[in-house]
Amino acid sequence: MEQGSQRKKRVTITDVARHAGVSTAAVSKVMRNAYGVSAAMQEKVRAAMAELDYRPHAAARGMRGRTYTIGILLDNIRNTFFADILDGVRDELRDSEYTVLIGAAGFDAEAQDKTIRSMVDRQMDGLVLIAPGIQRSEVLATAQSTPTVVIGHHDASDLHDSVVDADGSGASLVVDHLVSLGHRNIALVSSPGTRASKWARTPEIVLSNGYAEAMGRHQLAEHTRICRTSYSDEGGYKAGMSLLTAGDRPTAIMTGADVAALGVWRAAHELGLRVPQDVSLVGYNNTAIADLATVQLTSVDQAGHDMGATAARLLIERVEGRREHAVQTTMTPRLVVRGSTSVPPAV
Amino acid sequence: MEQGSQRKKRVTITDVARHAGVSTAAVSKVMRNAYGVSAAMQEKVRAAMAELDYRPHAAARGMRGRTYTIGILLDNIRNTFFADILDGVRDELRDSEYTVLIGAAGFDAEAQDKTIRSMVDRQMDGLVLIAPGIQRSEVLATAQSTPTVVIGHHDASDLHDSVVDADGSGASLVVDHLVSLGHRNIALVSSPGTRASKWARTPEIVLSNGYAEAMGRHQLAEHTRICRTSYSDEGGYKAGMSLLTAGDRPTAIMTGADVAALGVWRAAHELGLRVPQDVSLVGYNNTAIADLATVQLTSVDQAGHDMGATAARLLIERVEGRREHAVQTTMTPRLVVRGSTSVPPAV
DNA sequence: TTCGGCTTAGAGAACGTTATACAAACTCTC
DNA sequence: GAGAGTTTGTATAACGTTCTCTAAGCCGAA
Repeated sequence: MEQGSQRKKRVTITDVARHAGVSTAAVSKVMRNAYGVSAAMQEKVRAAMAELDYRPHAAARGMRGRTYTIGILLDNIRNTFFADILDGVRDELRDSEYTVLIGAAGFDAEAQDKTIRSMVDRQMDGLVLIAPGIQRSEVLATAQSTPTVVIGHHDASDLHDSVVDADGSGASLVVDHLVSLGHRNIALVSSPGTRASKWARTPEIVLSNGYAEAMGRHQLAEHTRICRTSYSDEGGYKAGMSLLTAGDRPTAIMTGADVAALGVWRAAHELGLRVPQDVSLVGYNNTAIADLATVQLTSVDQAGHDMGATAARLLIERVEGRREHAVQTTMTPRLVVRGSTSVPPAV
Repeated sequence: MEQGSQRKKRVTITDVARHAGVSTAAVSKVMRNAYGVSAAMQEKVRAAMAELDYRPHAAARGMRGRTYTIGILLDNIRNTFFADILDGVRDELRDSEYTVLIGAAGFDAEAQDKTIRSMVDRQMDGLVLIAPGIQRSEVLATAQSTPTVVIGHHDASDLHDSVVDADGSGASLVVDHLVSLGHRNIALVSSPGTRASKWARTPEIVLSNGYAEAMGRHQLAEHTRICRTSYSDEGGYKAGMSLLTAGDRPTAIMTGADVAALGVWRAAHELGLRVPQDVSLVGYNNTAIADLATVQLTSVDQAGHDMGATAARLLIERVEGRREHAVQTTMTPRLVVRGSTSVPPAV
């Protein structure tokens, strides 16, 4: 039976049809719950499918229509905020027939472009792009041919749906908290906008504006200082080094991502500075690490799980053609105060 | 031009052929660097492809042969050890034409099965399975039809390649270290073997055996205690609670994953126990969190990046038919001592 | 009856590639 | 300059689906 030739043939729709004594068209109809199948036909075909353990070949389906695949693009798998989003997507699609596949492209715009194109070439039914670092025009072009949800960027478009967090209010929450503790010299570590990517309202821009606006509201405009770096441990470390060795050292640093805050913390540690005694530190995203016993990082909760679930729901609506017009959903952030923030050091 | 119909047509091989004034077969040959194309033909076709911005349709390719897609199966995206492995895979495949897609299936065996099947149905060229929790027979069946590399499980097979860490030695390193500090009551937190999955030598089994063997070597067999839980923050927390509230409380706990160690730490913290003064704690994998300023977790480095790169290399060799026989690669672990281990508390 | 309408099943043409088989056009060599 | 070989390009049949047609069968009304 098992001959040397390693591949045993797949069971195809033709096999099912033959086994059930019907046409392939009939089998296809049953699979798709299409109109025009008798109860008897239903049963015959389903029995044959079960008996042969038939699974439709997604690649072949892709030639004609859908592949029942959703692609998720993210830059850095280490940012556990994305894991929260991902859990949301997975939970939403758990009982559907869609498969979720993740492309972790890194921060490089070209690699992200390549990954998105790969997903489109694989005929994925829909894409969730988490704060893509590529040209806006690229995203719009993709969205024109494939249903797309953008998470993070506030720029709305009628070509794709958006799920965002009210990052401006998030920044306000943090600044207000720090000011109430007595801080005045508050710096922000944010992500570098991809140069000339034509996104007018990336999360980092909205966050920065919110920060600047809040600082102004507290008459602290002169202390406004933004350090740009990638949201990673290494990026945070560099930003921390730069800020904490500067002449006019901030007494508090807020960051746009927990993962970057931890990098700042590492830098502070190396410089012999204690958190929060010497410098207060605030993260963003309220990931699981923030709550670790030894970390206890004050952070802003963004409801990543809800964002992911919402994105998935919106995407499927579009994929299945149940909605025509684009939608933007905004989540409200919430400050979670922990041990990494306290009153500024007495000078 | 742009009519209301949203989808603009893809550029296909036929378009390229027409544009270059040749047959589709010729274009296909050029793409695949197949035998029998003149230099002139090469140039003509490449020019046409560039001019039209042609990209082959992966789904269509899948109908005939390869899709140039590698699938990676992992359980939990939050375990950053997997991120190390993934980086290795990515780096190895960076300049190839392969795309890496990740399926994060969770711990549930059925979900993992479903994800693997999805990957096969999508005609992926090869799979990397990171410590799969499913039946061994399922993996073997998959490997029979699709080139597969298994990371983690020590059970070798001539159907798939393997990349493993010498987990037994890793356990030894930890036990030896703890004993040299004066510990005797050392517990292990490991992962539950998937019941009846027929893997004889999962990482957790090899680790457990190494631990038991090392304990025996130090005449500490009576203190051998293994607590099984999933490698996640929550799993670690539960295990920690159970071990640290038990009558005969261990003075040191080693875990099979950093992420679980952090959960144990959280439990210790809640119980008012300090690390390392009251209990020493050792992780596994030496992920980035272990090195955080405020964490400083003693851990075992597994060279995740190398494991990933090796897995990718082995896989491509198989996909491209350059190797017939299966291979097992073993990495050597290395202990990284940090602040979470010290002498046991004086009783 | 005959006809129109409705339901159900199947034939067959895509979809975008790959790869085999072959024809045509060149090189040699004697 | 004839035959034998070698290159080079193309025609075409898959691959496993989906989906539009059309045909067949049945029902009921006129």
